[in-house]
Amino acid sequence: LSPRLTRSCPNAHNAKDYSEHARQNERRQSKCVQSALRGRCRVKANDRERHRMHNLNCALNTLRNILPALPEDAKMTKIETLRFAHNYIWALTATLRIEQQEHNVDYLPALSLACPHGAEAHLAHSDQNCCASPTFYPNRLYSETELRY
DNA sequence: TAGGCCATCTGGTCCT
DNA sequence: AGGACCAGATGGCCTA
Repeated sequence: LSPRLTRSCPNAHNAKDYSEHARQNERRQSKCVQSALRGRCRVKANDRERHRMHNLNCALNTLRNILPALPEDAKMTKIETLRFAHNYIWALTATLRIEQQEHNVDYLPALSLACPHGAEAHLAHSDQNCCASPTFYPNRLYSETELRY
């Protein structure tokens, strides 16, 4: 607390004025404590938000790195990365489906394991094309062979 | 210099 | 209550 706020008032001429002034000081101090507290909370919240956004950017960078390479100096923007990823996944899925039909093989269970919402959510979303696999069972541990074939 | 992209701050809302 | 998430505001940097 600022020492200035705790000093006695030079203008307080009698006890009544002084106690009134003391009350004002208390109110002021309380406000000060509140705003200092709020300030600290805000700084912490800003820090968390910064950290969250850095994590988000890390994830975006990871995504950029696994997408097919563009010319070295052409860094995709965030929105481009997301759109490219969407289109790329769509294209891969389409390719897989064609392959599947031609060879009568089911590759999609392996892909569904990568669903960010987890297997339960995967099932819940599968009818919305989240990562569609009609024959995937969330509580079952799939072997590598099963995932491959 | 205008417009796009980005990082950061901020206040509100929702969740645990 | 505290944290996560979100969207709006703002300012800096870069490029056509």
